[in-house]
Amino acid sequence: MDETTGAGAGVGAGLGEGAGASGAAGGAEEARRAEGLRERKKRQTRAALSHTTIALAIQRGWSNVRVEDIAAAVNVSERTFRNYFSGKAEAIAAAHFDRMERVARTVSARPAAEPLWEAIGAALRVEFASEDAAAPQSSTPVPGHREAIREVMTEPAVQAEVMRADQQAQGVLAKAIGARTGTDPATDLYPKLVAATVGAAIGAALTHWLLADPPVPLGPLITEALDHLAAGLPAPEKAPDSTSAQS
Amino acid sequence: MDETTGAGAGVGAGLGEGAGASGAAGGAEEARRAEGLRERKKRQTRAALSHTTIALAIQRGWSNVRVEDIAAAVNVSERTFRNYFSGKAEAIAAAHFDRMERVARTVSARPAAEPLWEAIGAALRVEFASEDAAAPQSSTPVPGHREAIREVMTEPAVQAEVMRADQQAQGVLAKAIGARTGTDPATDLYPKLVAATVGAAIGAALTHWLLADPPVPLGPLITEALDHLAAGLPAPEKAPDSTSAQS
DNA sequence: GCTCTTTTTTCCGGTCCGGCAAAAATGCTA
DNA sequence: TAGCATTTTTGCCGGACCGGAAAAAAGAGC
Repeated sequence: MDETTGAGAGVGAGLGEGAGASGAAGGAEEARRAEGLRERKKRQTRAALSHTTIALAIQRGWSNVRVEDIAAAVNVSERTFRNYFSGKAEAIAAAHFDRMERVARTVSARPAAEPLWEAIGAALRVEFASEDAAAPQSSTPVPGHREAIREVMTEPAVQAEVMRADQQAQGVLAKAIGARTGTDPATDLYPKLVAATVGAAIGAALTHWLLADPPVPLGPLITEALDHLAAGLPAPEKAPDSTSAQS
Repeated sequence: MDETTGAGAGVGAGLGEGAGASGAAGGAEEARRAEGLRERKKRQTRAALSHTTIALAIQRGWSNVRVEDIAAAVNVSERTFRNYFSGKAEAIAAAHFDRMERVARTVSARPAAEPLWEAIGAALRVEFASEDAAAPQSSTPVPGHREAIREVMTEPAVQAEVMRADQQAQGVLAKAIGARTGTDPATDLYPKLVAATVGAAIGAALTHWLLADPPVPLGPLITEALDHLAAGLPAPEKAPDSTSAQS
């Protein structure tokens, strides 16, 4: 929980690292106190490890970071790192997992009367609309940020773990969807399908955002994806290329 | 390319191991000849390694299989195994990748005039409709088969690599979709979104199939998922539980 | 302060993982 | 068939990974 070494400031503030449920008023605070010192430290350590892994991977390059380095930067033993994560890749993917889980929790927290897709849309807007994919709010859209993420995401192991994190979080999302629609993820296909589809939409939007050559804002992409989904993903008019504007 | 040791017969014929493009007539055969001995052996080795990995993992348990064992069973050096796959998990996931890629190729091969979603539906029916998730055709639905897959899929590393395989294959599928709809995966969101969504639907169906307590056939699940998608995934009527059948 | 539980640490051996260069296999042409 | 170019396989090796086991340290509750 130290991180005093290198890896300064918000070096690699990306991949979905955001507010950690600093939400409402008293209730949450009570909960955090009741949580006890142990669990608080645990989460701090976890966050520090994940964050530091990302930062180091970005600034030194994936293969030039050993687990030993990360542990040292956070002032814990190498073995402790392994108690939290199975490897560097999982530590990085944890940031993505946290974000997706946050979305799921937000959906759960929406007013019960709100229809499913409104709740989902709202949750996604909260999580993605404002910024790019980075820090909460920074007028400077963090210049090299997108490139940095793109870089670490080239690593196969990272891709794999991020995908898995996505899937894990979908379990949570499926529960939220089940609760809202009166279905049960354990027995019904529907909630799992919706969770997976929402995950796919976010994934496609993120990928597009990450690779778009003239950069484009993320929020609208997510919205667009959701609109396509709602419409049943009809094939677009085949480009009014030249002749035959068929149909 | 030997596999003479243990791991007999179709022990672990699952995870999507199927026909390897034994498709049409002459053209394909020419292609296969022109392919040369090298590439043929290469693919055979790859397939044997993947298959053997799955078989051994199922019969001995994930952690009781070393790369060394797999290599030995296929009569290649351990180093050669690593030339093909980064690890056991990727070797297993390769089966899933092959299946998904096969779907993508089938979509590409459908008549150009056919609308996108018909082509997708047809491709999925070809790949999934007949059997469960196992060997091409066996009247005996391979009893312990589903359990075996469920078992290996509990391994985090396998989950991660399978997810990644899925994503990789989606790249191929996105191209096929782009070709059919006049969009470009490199610049448009649409083909990537559809590919990801189809992947999500298959994934949800497979998960459900894998866990359904009274087992259910896979084909209908896929169809159901596709129908939901086409309809825009509307929330189901909130169970006519007791009172208030709102709206 | 004294237990009880949970987390961190130390220690350690087996496995993984990939770079490198030699050797073997394949493809091609004279 | 011999000979050369290209590709694949192999052996060798050192560093990093990975997780089991038990002692030590740090909260939690009384």
